Amino acid sequence: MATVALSLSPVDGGLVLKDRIYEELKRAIISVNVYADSEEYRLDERQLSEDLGVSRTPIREALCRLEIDGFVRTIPRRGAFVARKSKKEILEMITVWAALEGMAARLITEQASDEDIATLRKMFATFDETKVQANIDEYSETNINFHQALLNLGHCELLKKITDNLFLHMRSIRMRTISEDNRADRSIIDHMHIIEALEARDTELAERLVRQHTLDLAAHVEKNVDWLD
Amino acid sequence: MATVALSLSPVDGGLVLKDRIYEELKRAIISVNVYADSEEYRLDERQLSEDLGVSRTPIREALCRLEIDGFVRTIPRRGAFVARKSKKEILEMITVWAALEGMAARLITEQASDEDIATLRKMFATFDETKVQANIDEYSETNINFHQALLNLGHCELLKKITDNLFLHMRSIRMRTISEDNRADRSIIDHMHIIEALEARDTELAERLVRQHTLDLAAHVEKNVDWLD
DNA sequence: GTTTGGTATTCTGTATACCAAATACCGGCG
DNA sequence: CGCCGGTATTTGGTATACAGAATACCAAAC
Repeated sequence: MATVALSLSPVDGGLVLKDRIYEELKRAIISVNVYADSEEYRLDERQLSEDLGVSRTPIREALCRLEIDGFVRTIPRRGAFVARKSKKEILEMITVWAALEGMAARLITEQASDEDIATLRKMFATFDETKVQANIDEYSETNINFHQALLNLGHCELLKKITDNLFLHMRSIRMRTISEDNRADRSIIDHMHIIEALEARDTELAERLVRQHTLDLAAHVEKNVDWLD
Repeated sequence: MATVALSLSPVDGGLVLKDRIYEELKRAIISVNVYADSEEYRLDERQLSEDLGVSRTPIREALCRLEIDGFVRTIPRRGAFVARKSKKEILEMITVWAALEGMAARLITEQASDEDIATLRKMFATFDETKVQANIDEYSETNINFHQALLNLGHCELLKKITDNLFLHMRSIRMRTISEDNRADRSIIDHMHIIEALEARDTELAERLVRQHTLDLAAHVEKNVDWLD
């Protein structure tokens, strides 16, 4: 009798309780916008276990992971709190981001297909420089997508993994700074220059432009952001 | 009565049980040299809790952290195993390392003191190019120290944190490749050029040299290492 | 002899119980 | 009235107990 191939995929999904709790807590933490107000957000283990209807054990494992990711800061015998990054830590995150995204640009010029690079230009098809100011929040979303697209096209899992985490932190901070930074005009010009360098497969130029673009953000934060600490 | 300042350090050391277990397990994992043989190293929770004389809970938290660090790979309902990096993963680690160390070099040219930079040259004072081959293992240690020193002088905690972890992985792999790579001559010349660029505060050159030096290692691994997978 | 189905064992995942440390509150004493 | 000390409560850290899932082993049938 011939064996029929059904091409089934595993039914598990790989997500166990602690993973779902981790995702849920991370989502909740990111959405609280800790930088807006100054009160401490305490994460009570017993409270969480009651709210989520599970025991403390998976909660603790999720909190452990969130602490490593930098979203939670636990003080022994005191409790877990939603972490607030200092200005120095934010600048360091942007610095690392600049290095990694620069490397991604380098990889793109060496490895990505023309079609992949073409998708970058398409992202900005609906914008031209005169309309950027009009719908700035929509552009802001595209802006983040552009940076994430660069990391994705680098085809380096580790680069993506590290920067994904950094982006989540940056997104929280961005919720606070979204209105006050007016650099969209400059930003879109930079992006176009980056795309051109990638299309030209100019490795050194692409890397330098990407790195400098992000380091400019660091300088901007250094100079203009004083609502931290 | 005047209060005498005794400058006592906490007797605890801030290290709770799970942290000590984490450190101990990490040390043990790093020292097993997983790349030498092909058997699976399984980490039995019960066995570990028995050997270390603690319960399973802190063991699990330590394993959770080790998994995030990439030293352990856990399969749901199966258990935890010492992770063996694939060639692709190793190349990605070196790529990230190149990006971050390049950024560190950039930071050094902008921020470090002349004295700090001078310490780098002193590290190689006992070596000259003719003697490198003679005591290659001693040089290898100095080599790693040089790279770690670069990261330290960048004065960026996040850079150091990420690369420290990468270095631990690289060190495990290096135990396997220590004898077969004969690039010490080339390496020491590169290092001297890097030091010169740093001393000259040539930001772009220093970054490029550092990045390229590490990317050369990636190319070397890509070409010569085939004992993985 | 090989394969398949069932059972037993083992180990992870989750829950709960216990303990120790830290804080907060209250009462006494200066 | 204020400060110090003690006690109680809260809460995180640790240990243990239980349940479900996966594998391994054995037996039976083809």
